[in-house]
Amino acid sequence: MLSRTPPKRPNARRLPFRTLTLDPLSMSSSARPVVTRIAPSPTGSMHIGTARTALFNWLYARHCGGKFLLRIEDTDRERSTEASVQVILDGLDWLGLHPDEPPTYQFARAARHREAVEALFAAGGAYRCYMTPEETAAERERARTEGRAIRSPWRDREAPGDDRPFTIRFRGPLEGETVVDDLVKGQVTFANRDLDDLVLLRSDGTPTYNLAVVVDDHDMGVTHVFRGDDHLSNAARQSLIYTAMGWDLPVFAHLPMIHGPDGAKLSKRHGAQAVGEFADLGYLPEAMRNYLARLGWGHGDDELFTDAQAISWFDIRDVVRSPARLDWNKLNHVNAHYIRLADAGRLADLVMDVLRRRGEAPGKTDRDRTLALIPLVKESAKTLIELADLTAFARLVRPLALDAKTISQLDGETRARLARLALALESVSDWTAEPLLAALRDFASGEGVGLGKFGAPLRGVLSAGYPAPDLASALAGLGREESLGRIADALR
RNA sequence: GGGCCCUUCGUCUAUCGGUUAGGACAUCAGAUUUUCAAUCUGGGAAGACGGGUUCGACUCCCGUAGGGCCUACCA
Repeated sequence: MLSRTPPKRPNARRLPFRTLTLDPLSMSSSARPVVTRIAPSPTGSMHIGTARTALFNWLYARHCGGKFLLRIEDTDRERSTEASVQVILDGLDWLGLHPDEPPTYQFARAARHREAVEALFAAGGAYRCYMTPEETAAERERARTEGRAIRSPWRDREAPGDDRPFTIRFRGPLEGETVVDDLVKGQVTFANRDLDDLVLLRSDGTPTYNLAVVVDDHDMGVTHVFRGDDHLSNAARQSLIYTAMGWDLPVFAHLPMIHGPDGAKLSKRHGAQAVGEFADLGYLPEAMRNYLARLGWGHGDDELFTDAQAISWFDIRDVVRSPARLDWNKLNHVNAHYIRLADAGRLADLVMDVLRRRGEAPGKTDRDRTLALIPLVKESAKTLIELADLTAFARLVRPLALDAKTISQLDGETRARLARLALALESVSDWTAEPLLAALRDFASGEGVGLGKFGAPLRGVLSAGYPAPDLASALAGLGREESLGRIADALR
């Protein structure tokens, strides 16, 4: 079927099997509407890697006009908590990756999982295994030293007849091989003898992960399974289950993981790991989307792009195969870009959130002053934290407690000059940065000195040692009354 | 131990056998300058290693080394 021309895309990676199989993209557009999903387990925070997996699933679904679903994998009753579920919901919401349907909760579907296993058991595709935990451990040990997969003696043995507890194991093929056709990794071949007969139902009757995933993905109509490449070998086991159930395989793509700047698995010690932490550090969701999209995926030389562009450009086959490291510098750069683009009112609200997180209780005046400053300083802020710090001087309450350095600069001559400056400034009718800068320059030349002569003390008087933008902007942002008031306070 | 995956500047990436190996972040130098930034200009910086195949290899094959994942009645 080489007559069917594959879509022309400049960045498509060349993998031989693609010329021999139907193109998943073109296939999906007609026969199967694309359904992707993100399936996190609620056992703590939402890892940034999970966020990126969600992003890729979302991008792909949007690109194809399909659906993006969420499934909460809460079958581990020990570790799953309601609070963690909320963390995931909040994380996706913050990132703007909204699922197209209410979430599916895996634990609630246990009866269905059991039913599927029973059907498989009835058809001979599974068997009861009566190995005790001790026997299993011993067999695992033997298998490991012999370099083979674990095997149960009960695969071909009659049931013992008593009421000993048992698990239900999958009866996998002993020979042949299983090929995972992966859109990122290519064709990955596993020898069936290396795949063990995994437990489908635990002795307490609850389903295991590999079984639940297959049944749920099938029932939810998931056509494309994109997840971390830590699941690549699970894909082989799961493929076997799909086949045994008589179900169509989804299209697989296993994404490389995100590591810390040092190449080790990303963890708390790298500064942040959970999406909530990135939010707290002052990153914008749209910046996270752009940055995360570029981690493991690229579109030529494009670095900064809109969601619409990402959606139209995204192709899972352009995802790279190797793991990526989180780079704070680049994240900062991307974030700075989106801060510049952001609406001042929204930024003011977000800065207020930063202050509240610090335990402060900002009022209307604080927001007003912050808002006035934001257009003047947002060009130089990389994060919302920096934006909060760059505007902090404006929120100070008169009279300011001046810093030692400023106080030492306020000698008689300087005070006299600042007094004359205040007079000069009073006559500025348009209190905005440009006229103010002109006034400052005029004053300097009139005094016969450089701006440097009184710039530093003026800065200190206005900002009390806090970071502040250039003097004209600082004055403009502060407003006439507050500016002149602060100068007057210092000269008193 | 076994199976599988990965390997281009410090980092993220481009490159579909023929390129001065491109871009971005970071870095360095210079410019600007009233602090800190931001901004502008310019520079340096890469195919892990070893064998093949080929007229020609970062690109294909094999091996080595180094990372990683799975090998659970966790997900």
